[in-house]
Amino acid sequence: MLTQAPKGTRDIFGEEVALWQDIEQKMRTICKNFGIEEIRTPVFEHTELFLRGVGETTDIVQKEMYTFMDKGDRSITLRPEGTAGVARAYIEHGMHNNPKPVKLYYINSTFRYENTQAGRQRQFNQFGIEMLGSYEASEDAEVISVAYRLLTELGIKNVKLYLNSLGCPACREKYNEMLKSYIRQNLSGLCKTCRERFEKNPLRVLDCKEEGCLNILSGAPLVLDCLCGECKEHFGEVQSILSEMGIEYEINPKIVRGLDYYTRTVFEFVTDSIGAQGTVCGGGRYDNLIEECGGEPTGAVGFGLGIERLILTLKAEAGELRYNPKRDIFIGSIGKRGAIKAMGMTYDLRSNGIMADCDTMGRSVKAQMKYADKLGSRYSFIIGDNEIDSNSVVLKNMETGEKKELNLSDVSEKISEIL
RNA sequence: GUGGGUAUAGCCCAGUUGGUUAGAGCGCCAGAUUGUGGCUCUGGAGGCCGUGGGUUCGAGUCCCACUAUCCACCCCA
Repeated sequence: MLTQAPKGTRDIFGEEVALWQDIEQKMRTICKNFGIEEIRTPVFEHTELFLRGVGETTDIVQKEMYTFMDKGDRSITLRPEGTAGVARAYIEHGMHNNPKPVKLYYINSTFRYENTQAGRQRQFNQFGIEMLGSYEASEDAEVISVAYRLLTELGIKNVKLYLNSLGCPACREKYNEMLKSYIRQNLSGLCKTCRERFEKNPLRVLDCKEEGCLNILSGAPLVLDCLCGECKEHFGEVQSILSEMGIEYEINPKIVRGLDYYTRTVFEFVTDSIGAQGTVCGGGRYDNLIEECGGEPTGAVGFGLGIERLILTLKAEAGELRYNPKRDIFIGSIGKRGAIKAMGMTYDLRSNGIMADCDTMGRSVKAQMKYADKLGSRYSFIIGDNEIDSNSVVLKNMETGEKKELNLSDVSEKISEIL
């Protein structure tokens, strides 16, 4: 117990950290490029925010939240998704007064009490963006293009973009009625879970993979066929812009999403190379959320992208990624005088931005060289009484074995030149 | 919450129908004539065999429970 991380959590260390840093850097660079600013919201919020924002009937709220009472008798919940917190911050800080759209991104941890499996943990990391203030289709397309850019930049190929529209509340209600009456005729033929879904969230029935259900539902009405004129136009425009951008997509009327706040455009980036949980990125428009949380009516679109799933996809496509630690130079030493001098010179080189290292284990020269090799040092030299007395060292190129004599006093300068 | 697989060294794994002191490879540490890495050779450290119970003269091995992990369902990223 003591020496085991809690279920569904994971340490990220060693060579994997380099990969994470690299990916996060790409996300930040892309966001800067798109004019999206970072926002850091609290890890926990008042439970009420998620009940309102995410929706009380959703699985996330009903069974997956880390909720507890704090010492001041407040009900607190670890964020199970990123959008609600951003929405809250937007309202709290009067961001509607900022030039719109307000474009925000975040890279942070998300918590859901679920059973773990491939691509699913209890604490996972998300890169998310939220564009607030616009009702235009161009904003939907801009959001999608951010995710697309990232995947492209990472060289990920085996991911497909699926698009759907859930319509505005008016079309949604109309559609729900149609779907319900259609299902009701065949209710007895559906599987048990689908009969439950029918009560809870009829849209989800479309998602079933049972053969019997598939047969019954093959003739079911589609949301897309029930869109009002405006929603239809909006959705068409999103597609036109994506095409203009050269972003490939596929309409998938079965994309439903499990968070209540979505309206109109919804989308997923899905891969089949990482197991059953292949949705790497999911998002959509949520035009009612800000108002629902107490703000002015505000159009908004965003997505959440699972960084763990992104990395799984990356590894599935590129194979295991090796990362070797690198040092510019290793300073070996002999004897007390040498060791002290080596520490001083290493510190000096580091101050000049050079990745230098030296022995702090009291190793033999031979062992120090082995260590230098394991660190991936490009150069090395040894310093001992002889070098100090003669005021010179022999710099060795660790790849070629080539040697070069340097004056001890201008080692730092010369090494900077060589590197 | 439900179902199935797995759990032996830091890592990947052997371990016979239950039978002495639990094994290999990789990695780590040290050495192979004076102060120079990679290859090779030699040696060393490192295990409550996931945890707790049970069966047995005897359990890493069989049984039960718990925990973790892997995979899947529900659902999501």
